[in-house]
Amino acid sequence: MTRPLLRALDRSLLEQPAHEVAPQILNLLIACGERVGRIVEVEAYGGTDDPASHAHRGPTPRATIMFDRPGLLYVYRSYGVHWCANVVAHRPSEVGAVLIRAIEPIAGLEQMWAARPAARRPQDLGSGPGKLCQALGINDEHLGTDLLEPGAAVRLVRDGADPPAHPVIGTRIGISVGLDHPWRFSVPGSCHRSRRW
DNA sequence: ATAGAGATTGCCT
DNA sequence: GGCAATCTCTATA
Repeated sequence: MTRPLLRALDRSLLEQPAHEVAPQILNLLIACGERVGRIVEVEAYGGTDDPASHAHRGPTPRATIMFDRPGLLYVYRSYGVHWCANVVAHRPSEVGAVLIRAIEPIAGLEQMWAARPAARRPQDLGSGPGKLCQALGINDEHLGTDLLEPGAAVRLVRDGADPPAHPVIGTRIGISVGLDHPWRFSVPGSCHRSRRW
């Protein structure tokens, strides 16, 4: 097995509506220190016109970063317990982000196991938005990190893998409004996705 | 001020 | 399958 060749991302990839960006970041790598995971499931969230989005009511203290530059990391607290990670993504002057819902562990597995004592199988490490933040060690200290900046604490990079030509598409889960949008995407066949499709 | 819902997870029965 | 944990924001007063 050869070392994967890592390439920087072009920011223009993220300067499109979140629901167009979302399937494009499948199979990218997210890295925090030595810990690396492959993104296998995402959901897109829009701006004030998306009732399920944190940005629906405008730039609240929590959601302000969704109005900021594409490529920044949006971390929020879920149910007062877990951290969840998003990539800010939208057209200029618009609003949106892509929630990372599941990763396949790639490197730093020992640290991931240590960070997730409840995990029993490898797919328990990152098969959910809260789980993958725990596994990677992402928390509110990383809020606003530029994921495309070399040397940043949390990075988004590409290796040899392209996004799937035909991602699995579904409606977003865990929400009660905005169910009409088919904005959940995952890598076909991955056993590291969150809930059953 | 206070109450209730929420982009979740893990432990209990 | 039920439910607690406990932060952020909204609605109501």
